[in-house]
Amino acid sequence: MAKQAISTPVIRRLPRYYRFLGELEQEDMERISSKELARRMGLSASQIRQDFNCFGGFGQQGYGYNISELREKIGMILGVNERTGVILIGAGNLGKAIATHLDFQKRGCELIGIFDSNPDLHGVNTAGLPILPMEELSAFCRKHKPQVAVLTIPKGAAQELADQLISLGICGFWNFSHFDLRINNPQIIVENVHLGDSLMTLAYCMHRGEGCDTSDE
Amino acid sequence: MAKQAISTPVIRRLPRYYRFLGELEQEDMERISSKELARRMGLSASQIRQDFNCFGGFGQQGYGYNISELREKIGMILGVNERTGVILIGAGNLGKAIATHLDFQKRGCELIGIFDSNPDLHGVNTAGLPILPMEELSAFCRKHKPQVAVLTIPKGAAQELADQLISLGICGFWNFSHFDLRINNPQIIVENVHLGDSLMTLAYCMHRGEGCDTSDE
DNA sequence: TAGATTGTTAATCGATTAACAATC
DNA sequence: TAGATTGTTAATCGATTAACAATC
Repeated sequence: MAKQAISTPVIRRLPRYYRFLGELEQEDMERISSKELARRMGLSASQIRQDFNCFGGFGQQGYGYNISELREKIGMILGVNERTGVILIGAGNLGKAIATHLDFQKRGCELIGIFDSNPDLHGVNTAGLPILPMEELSAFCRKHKPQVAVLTIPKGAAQELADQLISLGICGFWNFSHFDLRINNPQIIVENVHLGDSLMTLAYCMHRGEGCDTSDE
Repeated sequence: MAKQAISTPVIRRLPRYYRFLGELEQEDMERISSKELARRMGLSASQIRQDFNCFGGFGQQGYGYNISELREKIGMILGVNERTGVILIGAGNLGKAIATHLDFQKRGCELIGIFDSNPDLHGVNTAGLPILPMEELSAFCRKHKPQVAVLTIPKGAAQELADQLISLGICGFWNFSHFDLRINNPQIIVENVHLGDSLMTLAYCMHRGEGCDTSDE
C-alpha cells in the first residue's frame, strides 16, 4: 500500500491523527481542511498534507478531507482491525491499570492472558481474565500463540524473561520495566516506555523555566 | 550554565544517559569512552559527544568520561536535587501505580498530595499519603503550593480541571488522561503521555512487519 | 613520546516548511 | 467560473554523522 518506507516521525503521528479525527467525528463534523486540522493539533498544514500523502491522496482539492473516510483509512494503516494476541506479565498496579483501562480491541490487539508470579493473585479476575501463574506461561503460548507481551515487571527480571518469551514465539514487546530491552533480532519489535524518563523531562523543563517546550505536538 | 537553548532531542536523551550511567556505576566501572557508551546505548559516538558538549566539556581527551562525574553533572542539569512539589489527581490503578512505583525523589520531585473524587478512597494510605477529597484541593494548593500535577483521570474531566489547577498555581502537568491538554500559556509545561498511542505504534509495527523500527534509542 | 579519545568544525542527511500548479 | 484547498516539488532548517586538530 505504502509507496516507500514511512519515516518514524510520521508513524508516531498517526495514532494522534486517528485520535483527533475520532473526536471531530464525535462533534459531527464532516470535512476538515489541513489548515484547520493543523490549528487544532498544533502542527503545520504542510506537514499534515505531507504526512497523509505518504499513503496516497486522501483529500480532495478545494474541499479538504472527509473526516470519517480519513479516519478509517488511517485506522486501516494502523491495523485497528487486526486482532493481535497480547499477553501481560506482571499484574501489579501498573499491569492492572493497563489491562483494565486500555481498550486493546480498539487498537487491533486482544488481551488473552495475564501472568504473575505472586500466588495470591492467581485466579483473580482482571479485565475479564484470571491471573495465571508463570508456570503456565509456556504451555499457554504454545496453545494460544500470542504475538505481543506487555512487560509490567521489575527491571531485574526483564531481559531474561524477554529471551524466554522470544523462544515461545513472542515477536513484540511493550516494555514498562525501567530497563531498555536490547534484542539483536530486527524481527522483534520493542516499544520501551520509560515513565521515569518522561517525569524527568518534565522536571527538567520545570526548573529550567520558560521556553522549554519538549512537546511533540 | 548552558551556552544556548538545548534542543528537544537532546533533552529527551538526557534521562536515558542518566539511567545508563547509573547502571554502569553499579557495575563498578570508572570510565567510559563515547565509543563504548554508544555501543551500549545504540547511539553514535559522535552524537554522544555532541550532546555532552551542549553543556561544556565533560570528558578528557585520551581518557574518555568519568562515569560518576558525568552522571552527577547530567543529574544537576536534570535537576535531580530539586524538590518540586507534585500532586496526583485520580487514585485509580494507574494513579496508584505511579504513586507507589515511581521514585519521585530520585527525579527532583516530591509527591505531597493525592486526590480522588471517590469517597470510598478518602483516607486510604497510598505511597505514605492519605487520599484526599477533591473539595480539599484548593485549600491544599494554597497551603503547600505544589508546582506539578499528575493527571490520572478520565479524558472528560481533564481540560476543566487543568484550568482550575492553573488558577491554583500549578505550572506543570504530567497528563495521562487520553486527552491532549492545550494551554495557551508558554509558562505552563505539559508532558502528555498517551499509552494508547504507544500501543498503536507497536501494533502498527507488528502487522507491517520487518524493518519497522520506531525505537528512539 | 605514542596512542587514545575528546571537543569542535564541516559535510551530510532527513524532516519540516514554503510555494505553487493542479483540480475539485 | 472563481475560490478553495489539495498534492507535490523546491527551499530551508535542524539534527546527525564524519573528520580531524587539540590534548591528555
